[in-house]
Amino acid sequence: MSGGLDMVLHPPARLQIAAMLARVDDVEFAVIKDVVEISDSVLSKHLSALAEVGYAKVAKGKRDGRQRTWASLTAKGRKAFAAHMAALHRLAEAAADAVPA
Amino acid sequence: MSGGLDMVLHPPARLQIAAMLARVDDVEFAVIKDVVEISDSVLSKHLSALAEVGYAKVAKGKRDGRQRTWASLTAKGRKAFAAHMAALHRLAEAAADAVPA
DNA sequence: TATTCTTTTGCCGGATTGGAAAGTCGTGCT
DNA sequence: AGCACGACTTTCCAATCCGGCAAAAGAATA
Repeated sequence: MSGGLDMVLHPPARLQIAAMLARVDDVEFAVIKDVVEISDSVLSKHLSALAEVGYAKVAKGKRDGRQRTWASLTAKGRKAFAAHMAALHRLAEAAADAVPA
Repeated sequence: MSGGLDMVLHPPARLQIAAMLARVDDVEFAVIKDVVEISDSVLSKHLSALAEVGYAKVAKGKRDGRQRTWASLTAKGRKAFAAHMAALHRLAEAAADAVPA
């Protein structure tokens, strides 16, 4: 019923997070939070969700002596994101074909 | 927080419905239902939701003596759908660059 | 008026989402 | 050590949704 869409990536916040991560190697937790404009807790949950299905991975380390967290997409996550976007694209293109003349 | 995405069109079912309507003048209720594979009630609700924000309009008439309902997108709806897809596209572009071959 | 076909409404359960607040953990200061 | 602080994480909770079934409503025909 969801036409090839990946429900894990579908929620707006996830899409945005995935999109951000897709374009670079990794992004800092705080940066994602600011860009997507969601609360700490929500971002944390989404990253966990993405990590749980193997789409993202979270790395901890430090910068400026402070503990920081970087998130990044795994190969699987990149593929899934690409596939999801492709599905959306197909949807727009093919939908009309399903309608009988 | 939704990065230009149109939350009214975002739900999978709505996207599919809108995608179908976007390419033709109008589609019969039953056809949409079959293609999207959702129950009558759900489709009815989604169409109402789309109509409520002025994205779609529902026309009643008859075919073969039976009462039928046709749904179609309004100009506003088409614009909104196009904008939504454009927003998704902007996100997708990132993926293209980052996805490894 | 009964009956059939279509769509709409009510009602409910289940799953999410989001935020606030409290908890955790590692670091740095005293 | 003890404590404060920063950076997440987890808990708890309220608010949506979403979907389906079943009952209701509307139109047309017998």
